[in-house]
Amino acid sequence: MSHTAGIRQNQKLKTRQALLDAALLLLEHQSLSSLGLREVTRAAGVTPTAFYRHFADTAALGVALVEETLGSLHGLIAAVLAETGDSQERVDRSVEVIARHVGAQPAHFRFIAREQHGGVGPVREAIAAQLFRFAEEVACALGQEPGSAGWSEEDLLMLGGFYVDHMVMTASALLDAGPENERAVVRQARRRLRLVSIGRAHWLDEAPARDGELDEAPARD
Amino acid sequence: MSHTAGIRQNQKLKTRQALLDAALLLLEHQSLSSLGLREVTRAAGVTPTAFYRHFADTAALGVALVEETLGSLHGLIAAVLAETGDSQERVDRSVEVIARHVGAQPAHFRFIAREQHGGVGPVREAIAAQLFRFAEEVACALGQEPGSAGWSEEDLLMLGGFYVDHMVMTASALLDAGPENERAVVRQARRRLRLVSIGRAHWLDEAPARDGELDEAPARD
DNA sequence: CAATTCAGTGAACACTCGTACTCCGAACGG
DNA sequence: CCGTTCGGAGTACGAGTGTTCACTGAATTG
Repeated sequence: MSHTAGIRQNQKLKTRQALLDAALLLLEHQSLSSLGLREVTRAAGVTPTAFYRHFADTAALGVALVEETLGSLHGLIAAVLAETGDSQERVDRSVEVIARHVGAQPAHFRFIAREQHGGVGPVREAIAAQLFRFAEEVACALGQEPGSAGWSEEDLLMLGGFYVDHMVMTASALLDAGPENERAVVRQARRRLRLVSIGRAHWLDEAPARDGELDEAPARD
Repeated sequence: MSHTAGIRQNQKLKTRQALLDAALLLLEHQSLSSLGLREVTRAAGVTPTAFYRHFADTAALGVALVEETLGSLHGLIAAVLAETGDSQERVDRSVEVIARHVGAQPAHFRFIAREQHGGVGPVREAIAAQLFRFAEEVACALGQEPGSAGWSEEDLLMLGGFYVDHMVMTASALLDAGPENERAVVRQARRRLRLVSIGRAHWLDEAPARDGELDEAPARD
């Protein structure tokens, strides 16, 4: 009933995808808040009124784009982290996977990087929610490693979020750099991740606790 | 001749500032690419045509905003890093300074975070240039510390850039979180910085070199 | 004290925009 | 097979946009 063809529903999905693709193409050189409804439909080859059959706003279209881009990525990083090998090897693999995905779908990631802090509220929230899910997944994967013995859940989530944020940072750096500087960006991203890995290995050595105390009595002025 | 009052030039600067302020106010809820010229002049209390006496584009206005926000910050972080104290103390101070500045001028930093990867090319480039200058300054400050013995210039710049990127990340996290969660964000930012500091202290211990080799022979597939 | 510069005005231009209508015709369900 | 559903087309409207042009009048200059 739901997954059968249905000529009509099929065509609807087709033009919906055409709208998404056209929007993504236009968003390569502008941001969502300046993207016009008519502009999208013109690029997609349909009339402006047809847009309303699929999305209420350009904001709704943006949310759909977020899920198209990030929704299919869940479990990927966690899978990479769950692989065998020492820490440096896994760092290299992670960066490689990111670089490959960004290289394969530049427009999608440019959109995410641009709208993560963009002017459209719902889209920002959708991206934040997806990235938080990533952070949780990474934290969970990290927690199952032997190297995470003695780590609190909060610290694991902190580390997972750090990795995710760094991933996004690297992705947008790759996009800003262009193919000729890709090597240098990858090289630097690896080093930063390695720095974090080293810090992680020695995390429990120095000044582990007593953080809350400092937190509760900060210099007010 | 140049720095004397001049009633006329004074008034011109005044309305220029009015335009900048009005724009910043409007940019709190939208991004630059969707900011209209008329919208700005209306909020500033001048006619649309008066805009052209000060800026060619809204893009040019954006660049001016970038320099207003980031231009006055140079040397600040470097000064903090040059202070006395152990590494953890400096980390706390840095985060505190960032939080204070973001709290004092939220709109400015929201603008920077939003337009860093936004849809307006010249503004993106202006922000990137300023942030790179920050990275250089931080790297320079780090290089003069005893703890940086044996570090290559490239690694220092990597670390400086990392700190700067983290600063921007923290700033936008503070803005996204709102005052009620500010504590938690500050707490997490501190921990991340501490993680990096620990990694920095042990950077030269493990697998320092042979990075170039791996770089030249990456897995092509 | 003229002459001139120039920041800001006000009206008009030719657009694009989002949205509300009516209408068509192919796919659908009984 | 026939009535219904519904994705999409076409038209029209009011509002808002960037930019132009000739202008005014106070500050500046010699």
